[in-house]
Amino acid sequence: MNISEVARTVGLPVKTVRYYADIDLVAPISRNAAGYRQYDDTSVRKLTFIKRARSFGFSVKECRELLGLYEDKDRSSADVRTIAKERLEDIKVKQQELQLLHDELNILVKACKGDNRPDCPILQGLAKA
Amino acid sequence: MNISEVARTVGLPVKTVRYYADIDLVAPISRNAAGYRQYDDTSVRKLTFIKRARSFGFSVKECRELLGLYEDKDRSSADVRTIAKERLEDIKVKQQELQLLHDELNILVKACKGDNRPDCPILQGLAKA
DNA sequence: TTTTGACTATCCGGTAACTAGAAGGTTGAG
DNA sequence: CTCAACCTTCTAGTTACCGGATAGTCAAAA
Repeated sequence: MNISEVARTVGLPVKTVRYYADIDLVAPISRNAAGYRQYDDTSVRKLTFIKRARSFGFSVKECRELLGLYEDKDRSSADVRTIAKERLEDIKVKQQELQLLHDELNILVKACKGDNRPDCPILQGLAKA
Repeated sequence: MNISEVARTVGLPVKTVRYYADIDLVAPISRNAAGYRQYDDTSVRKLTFIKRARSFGFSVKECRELLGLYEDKDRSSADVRTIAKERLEDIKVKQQELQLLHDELNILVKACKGDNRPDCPILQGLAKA
């Protein structure tokens, strides 16, 4: 797979995939004769995971750690479990926060009747929590 | 309220609150005699909202727009409704993605027995979606 | 077979949103 | 009065990209 195909599959810009290769987060499996980066299905899986994790505020460093879990054969599965569980907790908190954000905006939408009058009950309802 | 109190309340670094003042995202309500930034409860609400929205990938520009909705008295509530609804859609997508990320990590945690052997079924189970 | 258009490469510089550190003024408790 | 814990502005650094220039590659069309 060339870079644009993998990028399209994953839903990341080509530039970003190239950047992840540069910083050695997801290296291509090889280069072809012309020097083109070659990727496979595993690359796609890794990049998909990273895309998702990144979009929820996990840093590249954290993504690297999580990916590292899979590749470091010397690391015990107990370690993997521990680190992954920590991240699961992070995610639960994020889910709650996201729900709050949703509720806040929803209050706004509900409160505004869309009748072309600027009478939305602003910050009173917003960010109550 | 001085800057550190508002920062503590909201859960943002002082530096960030100051930065938001600099870029006029959330300006302090005033300065005291010594030049200290003064904040009130509305500031806290705005900053809380921003913190949440930022942590889910909404840009500062988008945050500014959303906050602007409340402050621009010339803007019709129909506009507010439209923009807020768009963001609600974004959030729904994010909620689904977050659930997927959660499921992926959960598979990993479940699969790893924590028995100190490096046999976690890694990328196979990961990022299936 | 050449050419054209869509790929690919590297390199360099820019941007967004902070973040750290330095140098110095302010405040309130002891 | 002093000292710690605030606060100020300023500059510079960081992270995670993104855009553009310049140039090589490749496959289908003319």
